[in-house]
Amino acid sequence: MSNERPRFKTQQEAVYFELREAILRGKFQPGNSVTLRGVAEMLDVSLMPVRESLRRLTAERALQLLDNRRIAVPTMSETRLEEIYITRFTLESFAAEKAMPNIDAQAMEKLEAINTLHNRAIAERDVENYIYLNFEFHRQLYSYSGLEVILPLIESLWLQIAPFMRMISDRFAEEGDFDESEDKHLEILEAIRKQNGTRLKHLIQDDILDGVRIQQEMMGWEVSN
Amino acid sequence: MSNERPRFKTQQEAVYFELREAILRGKFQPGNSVTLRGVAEMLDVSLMPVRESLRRLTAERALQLLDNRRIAVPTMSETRLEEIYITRFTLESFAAEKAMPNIDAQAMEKLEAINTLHNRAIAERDVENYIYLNFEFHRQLYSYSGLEVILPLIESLWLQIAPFMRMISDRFAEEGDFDESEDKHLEILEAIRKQNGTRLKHLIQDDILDGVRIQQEMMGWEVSN
DNA sequence: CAATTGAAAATGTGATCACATTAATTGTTT
DNA sequence: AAACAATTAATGTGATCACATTTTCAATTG
Repeated sequence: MSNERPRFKTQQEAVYFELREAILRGKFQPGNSVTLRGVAEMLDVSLMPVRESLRRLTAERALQLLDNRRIAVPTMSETRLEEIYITRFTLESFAAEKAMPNIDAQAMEKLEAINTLHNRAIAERDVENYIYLNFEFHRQLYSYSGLEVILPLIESLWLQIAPFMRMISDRFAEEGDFDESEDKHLEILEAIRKQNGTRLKHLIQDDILDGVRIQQEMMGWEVSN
Repeated sequence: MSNERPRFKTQQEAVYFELREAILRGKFQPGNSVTLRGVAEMLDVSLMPVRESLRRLTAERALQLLDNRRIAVPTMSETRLEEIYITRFTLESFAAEKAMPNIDAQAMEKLEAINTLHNRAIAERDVENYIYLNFEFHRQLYSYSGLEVILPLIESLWLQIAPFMRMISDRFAEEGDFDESEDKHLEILEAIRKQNGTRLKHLIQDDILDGVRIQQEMMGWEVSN
């Protein structure tokens, strides 16, 4: 007999988190459209849970309702990218600052563990995990902030950027210099150890800026200062 | 014969905007629960459009799914209020700055018109319109910013704060000194006329801070600096 | 009279069908 | 062979029913 409780209370919830993770892994391509029956068949559920999940993701701007009623993965524009990153810049550095005092040894270990997996993904040129584990690192870090309003806003921004991020990273990985995109995670961990809030804030900002600059360069767009 | 096109393409959309405005008017009380059939009966539609609308509003944090599966208007806490306002403070002053250069004479007239109605609502102690028209003033102002990512985030914050705002304002109106809560709207309009971005930014920040301070005082909570 | 129990009502979730609108495909014409 | 028209397929929306869970409220018990 199986005593394990289901991970989610409703099918809608299960579908939602499944799709959510898929989006954060960059499995959805910008501009592609998503159909109710397509997802329902893929996840082997009826239309109802899918409808509600997609409505939810649309409200979070992870998906977009076209005027012909179709649901699509939004495409990226120069101004939208800029806007997403200035907001990430602001909200995430704030969240990191708030989180820092609450990070104990155990929390530190978790962060280091995620970072190890992240580095492995980079070494293996595993773009999907590289993107996802980067988000996981930031999410885990910010989770100690206790911020209940800002974190959902941040995650909405991630959902919006992930498909584009994947597109860029794929190109980046092909061109070979993928592992040279050194992130600031090690320095971030060091700043936390020293409980240096100002430095942590700046490192988070740099980490985020590094990301957007690569994307802007790749697209031939104006690069943020 | 009636040639007018329906205002909304789907019933779901109509229900959504109806509920949204009701929330922004403070018609929903914090802690109260909302039922599918209740809303469906009130708006004379079937369950389906209501289900999707509530799912959408829940994703925007305007409503909250309790673990007993009930849907409720979230209650306010001291930390959540603080968090909402620091974010409003940041995002809205940014939006205002971006909007200012795009505000021409016609836009100015629109803002003045809204402000006139807003002032009338204050004079008449019409709390519902007072709250709603305040949001409308800010929305109209920020709409000229062209920001497509940040604006939805701001509106999500409004949806979260409105029920609490209404509760406080009702008390405030009873105590008589309602119209002494002078907002900064006239000064804001003046700063726009002079195209003084720095001053506009600070005025928006003050306007938002004034609001939260009143709420914090009313609740006996620590007042923001 | 307060606490407990029981039945009955209400609620969110999921499944299925119908339908109007849009997209894709086929057939026809020039 | 290309452009257009007609037909067929696919899609999102809405309605209705079933059902498990939760809530409400009255009856019962101590």
